[in-house]
This record gives sequence, structure tokens and C-alpha cells, in this order.
Amino acid sequence: MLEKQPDFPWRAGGGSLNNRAMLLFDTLTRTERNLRPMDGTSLRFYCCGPTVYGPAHIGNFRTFVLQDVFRRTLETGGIRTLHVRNITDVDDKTIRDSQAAGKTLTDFTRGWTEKFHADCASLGLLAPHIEPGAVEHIPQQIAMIEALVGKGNAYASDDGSVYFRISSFPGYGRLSRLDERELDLGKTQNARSSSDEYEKDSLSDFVLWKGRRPEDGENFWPSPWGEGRPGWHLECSAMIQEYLGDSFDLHSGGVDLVFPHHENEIAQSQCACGGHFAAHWFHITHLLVDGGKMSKSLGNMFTLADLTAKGHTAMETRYVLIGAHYRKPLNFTLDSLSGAREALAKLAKGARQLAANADPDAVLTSVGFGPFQAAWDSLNNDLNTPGALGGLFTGLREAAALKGAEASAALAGFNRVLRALGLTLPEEVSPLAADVPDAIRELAEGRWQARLSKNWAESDRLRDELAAVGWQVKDGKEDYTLTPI
RNA sequence: GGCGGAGUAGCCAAGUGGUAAGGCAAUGGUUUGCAAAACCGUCAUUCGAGGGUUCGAUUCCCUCCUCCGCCUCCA
Repeated sequence: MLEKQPDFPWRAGGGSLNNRAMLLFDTLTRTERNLRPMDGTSLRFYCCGPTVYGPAHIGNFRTFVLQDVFRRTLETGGIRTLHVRNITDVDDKTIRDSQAAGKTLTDFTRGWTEKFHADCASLGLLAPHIEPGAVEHIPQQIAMIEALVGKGNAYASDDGSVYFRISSFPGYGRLSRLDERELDLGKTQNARSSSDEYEKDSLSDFVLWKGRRPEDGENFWPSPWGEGRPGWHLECSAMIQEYLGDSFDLHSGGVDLVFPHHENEIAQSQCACGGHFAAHWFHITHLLVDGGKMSKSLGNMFTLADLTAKGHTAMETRYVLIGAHYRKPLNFTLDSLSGAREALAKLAKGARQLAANADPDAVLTSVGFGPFQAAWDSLNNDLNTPGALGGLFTGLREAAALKGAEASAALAGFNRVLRALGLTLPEEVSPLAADVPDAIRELAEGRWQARLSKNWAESDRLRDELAAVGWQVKDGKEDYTLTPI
């Protein structure tokens, strides 16, 4: 929490959009704290990215979407960001599944990375400024392990693996409150579970470098401890060191990463690099599906492609994902997805009405949020996205009476909040647009003519026929529109 | 078992020590040849259950019930 507010020269002239800093809950201190760039220039943050061994599911995307809203809110408020999100392209699962697919690890992970990027684009996620991959940063990882070994925080075992010695780092467990969790870390010298395939001094010590094993196939790299591959926790620490240094503003991920992943990152990075590592921890809670855990066996593990196949757009999915506060479980249902379509249409309509009342010349010069101030405040108050959505609807109701410059200012505020939420609204369906098939157009035109001549039977028949092939007709006074169902 | 989180109308979901945002669905009316769409309305005396503190609690405290996450390289 910096006392002095840095001067942000890139802010819109004439006033600050953001008259108070963004307040965000911090997992480590369990308090809401103001966010200010520690270097006074840009807010630098790291997000744990996907492991690219299959399509990401909507639970993964809840995290990425919320991180995107976080970044957009900062930027809308005039704060520059530096967003780093990694790609985990080497681990047990990527190796196992690439072999099953008969592909090289590189080819395999590249395919899933491309799929991930496509999904991100559909969901309106801003690309991170830097997106490092684990494999291309193995030298940095080896260097960090060497530093840890040199300082006595890590040790090599007989099989060529290297482990972090938890007992060497007194701060271990602060993030996840290990001391309150009855875990006897570091004193199980002989207790070694059968699944513990590598040799380590303490059951709780975690691996930094994994010695080469036959099932790794071609996937190994040389190191001072022999051939092998990096451990998962270390990948992130090394890439953070490379791009953000010893100390940076914020680290984010899903709640499941608090322990052990983020706990281990802290231990590795603070021991190897000094510095305080992340100043703020931002964790997003899991989503539930139909009130329970998402799982393949229950058939409720949805990917974006699954939802698209059911006729839902990515933007509708995004709307649902930001429909609950990030620290509460979100109960995802297909019904709520259908509701999102109506809600987005309602926002789009409100925006069109506001634009119709606005003075176009005033839009460019207006600053602030007008009737949408409450929505903006919600976003800056611990990223309350559902509160912001509610504020959009109530703001629209207030703004309906505005004309000219006032409507313009309101529209600008609306658009700022919308941009922060990362929502794009559906275009009004053009009645006889080019993408309406000729056959459909003929049916609709035939119905309209029948209707004009009061041939209700024929008109209704054609209406049913259109509905059967997926088109809904909406009649106006002098014309009609078509909407794909 | 330990730690953390959640239970708010049919569904999704904000919020507050002072009497419950918003969206979807539903429903009444206007309109319509009938629908749809559109427009104007209605829709939680109540916030898992029971105690306690308080002038007053859904909001604070205690107990209980239910659900979820982590404690195994899952966002």
C-alpha cells in the first residue's frame, strides 16, 4: 500500500477516471489492499497459465477471464500493466499424452497451445504481453536450481533428481497456513509412501529437477545433475525471475494452486533470488457445475467447443463466468447460459437507445462514468463483477431519460465499464442481411405477402416452416426481422 | 480428521448493524389476425436451522445441518 499516488501522465486529460485505487483481496494477508504499481510505472503481474495437454475447460477459463477483467479494469482506470502468463509445455501429462498421440512433445503442445489461444480470442481475452514456455527456459531453471543447491536449500539425490529442502526455509507455509493444518512437514525421515518414486530426505520436500526415466522417452535435457527435466513449481519461479525480477506486484491463479504450487514458488524464489517475490496474491475460486464438482465421469466437464456445439456463443460463456464474485463458488448451469443471451441482448438494446439519444460529437470528449459510476466502483471494490453487471442495467434505466451531451457522457461511461468487463454486445440482426440464406429469405418473403393478403393459414404455415429450419420471424408494423434460433 | 470457503426467491447472483441490487424464468396489461418481438407492470415481511448480543441482525457471536475446495504435479 503506497501512501503517495504516483503521477500517471497517460491518464485522460482533465481528470482521473479512477479517483481511488483498485481494492483487491490479498490471499497472503487476508485483507483487501490497494493496488499501485510498485515501480510507479506499470503494474507487473504473473498468472499461472495452462498445461497444454488437452482443451481447457470452462473452469480453467473462469480463472483466465477474471484475470482479464482484472487487467482491463486497471487499464481502464489509467494504470499500465505488464501481464505475464506462462505455458506449461513439459510435465507428466504432456509427456504421457504426447507419447500416446504418437507426436513429439513440441508438436503435441504446440497444437494445444494454438487451440488455447483460439479459445482465448473467442472469449475476448487480451493476450498477455509476455507468454513464456517452460521448455524454452530450461537454462534459467537450471541456473536457479544451481543457486539453491549452492545456498544449501536444495540437494541432489542418487537418481539424479534435485529436491528443495523445506526445513531450510522458515517462511514455508505462510501463504497456505500450513502451521494450522497439522501437517508434519520435514520430520518423516523414513516414512515414504509407495507412490513416492523419487528419493528424498523428507516426504514433504518437493522436486526441482527430475532425473531421466525410461518413460520420459526423448524428453530430457542435460544438467549438472545428469539428464532429466524440470519440476513444475520451478518453471514458474524461473520465468518470473526472468521477466519480472525478484519482486513484482501480483501473482494470480486458481485457488487450488495456493498449496503446494504457490507455496513452493515462494520458497524457491525467495531463497534463490532474495526479494519478496509477489506483493499481492489474487486467487480465483473454482466453479461448480449443477452444484457439484466438474468431472468427466459426470459428463459436465465443458470446454468452449462443447458449449459452442450446444449453440452458445463464447461471449455468453464469458457473461456467465463473470456473473459471480471471484471469491465465491460459481454454479455454472446451461440455463444460466441461455439467460446470458437475453441479458446481453438487453444490454445491446439499451446501448443502442442511448446512442440514438446521444450527441455524437460529445462522445469523444466526455470523461467519467455518469449513471454507470456505481458499476465502475463495483469493479474497483475487490473486482465485484456481478455488482458491475447489475450497475450496468440500473444505469441504463437511469440513462434512458438523458439526451444530447448527457446521453453521450453516459454512453462513454457505459462503454468504459463494458470494455473493463471485456464484453462485446451482439449486433442487431439485420432483417435481410447477406448472411440470411436465399431459401430462408424466400420463405419469409412468401409469408409476409401471405400475411399482407390476410391469408393467415398460409402465413402461419410458413412461420412454422421457418421455425423448423431454425429461423424466428419478428413482425414489425411495416416490415419484419429474422433471427437464427 | 485438519485448514479454507459457501448456503439469499423457480434458476443465476449482489449487498448491508436499520429493514433485501441486477439478470433469467414466470405472470398481468398494451399491442398483435393469433403468436413472437416490443412497451408498461407484478414477482423474497425474508436471506440453511436454532440460540445469543443489540433499540434493531440477513449482516456480529455460539451450536448444528448441508455443499464445495485444498491437504496427491487440478484453474
